[in-house]
Amino acid sequence: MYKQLKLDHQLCFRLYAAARMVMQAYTPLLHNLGITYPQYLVLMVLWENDGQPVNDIAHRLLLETNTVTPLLQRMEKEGLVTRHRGTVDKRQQIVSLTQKGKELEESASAVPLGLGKRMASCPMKLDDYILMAQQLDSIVEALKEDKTAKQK
Amino acid sequence: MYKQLKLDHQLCFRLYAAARMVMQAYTPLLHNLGITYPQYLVLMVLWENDGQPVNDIAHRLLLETNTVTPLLQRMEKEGLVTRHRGTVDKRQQIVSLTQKGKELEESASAVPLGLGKRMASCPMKLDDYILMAQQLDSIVEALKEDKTAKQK
DNA sequence: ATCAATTGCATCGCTCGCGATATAAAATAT
DNA sequence: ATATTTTATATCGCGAGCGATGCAATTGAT
Repeated sequence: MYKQLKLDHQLCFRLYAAARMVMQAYTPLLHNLGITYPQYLVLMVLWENDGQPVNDIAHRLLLETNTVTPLLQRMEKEGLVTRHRGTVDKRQQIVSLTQKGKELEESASAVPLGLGKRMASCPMKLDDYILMAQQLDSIVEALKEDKTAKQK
Repeated sequence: MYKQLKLDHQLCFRLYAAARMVMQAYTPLLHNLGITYPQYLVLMVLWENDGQPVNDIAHRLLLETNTVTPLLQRMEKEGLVTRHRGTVDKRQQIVSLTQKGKELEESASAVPLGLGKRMASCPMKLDDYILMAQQLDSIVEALKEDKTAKQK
């Protein structure tokens, strides 16, 4: 009746579905490495810059610290990272890669290509890819602003 | 070191982040209606076509039934839907809207516009919107095929 | 008609994701 | 210097989301 409520007219459902499908496509690849998709994201953050406080990791991934803390605890239990109190600010937990965590980077370097193969039937050209990345960024930016605005 | 592992080069992270941010933007709007985002999706499916088995709802939303079953149980507890054994196939649970569930449609019809306001600062034109919807569809299609292919 | 394979749904166990709340450390105010 | 506020992290409770497993109804094979 209300055409704005039709599922097929909604961008949000497509985003929701696509994000889950992509995560599912990653799962078997990451399973070989013994990690989950959010853990893979944390590792990418640390591979770029090792030894960050919980807050920085959370901000980078647009997650709350109460999501990241248990995630890191599980990763610590798996021997991927260590956590130490910050020396300057004793409230901070500085998260660092273990040897095992560092060594994972090399095996993980094959993951993006592996995903590419699964997307082979997807008719996206490089231009489409870049445009889409920009559009997603603009959505994220708009909603980040909106979110901080509401917090005031 | 491995540039393919840089977070900023990955479409998947943008998708993941954007999907979560959009869901977060919906949350306050849906909270007024007493429902969550996945429950909103189930209701949209039923508003389009009332009285569907669990499997059809799950397929429409690209979810597994073991996600949808508990979701429906919570919605039944909230008095939004009822579940009855199918008469033709007794394995099926036919899910139908209650009066409360039906009445929610009218209040929900304002939700998409409400979200539009939150996205006001997002510089997307109608053409961008349509193109993005198509691209997301092609990603979902490609990964659906890949998924069913692997199942064989 | 009988037996085997498939299908539809439910249950269990685990990881996320987040709002609400708690606690200690740091920054700021007075 | 002390009191107040803010910040960084942790904990709790709940709703997803999904792989694995179980069970009953249905379908297919012989």
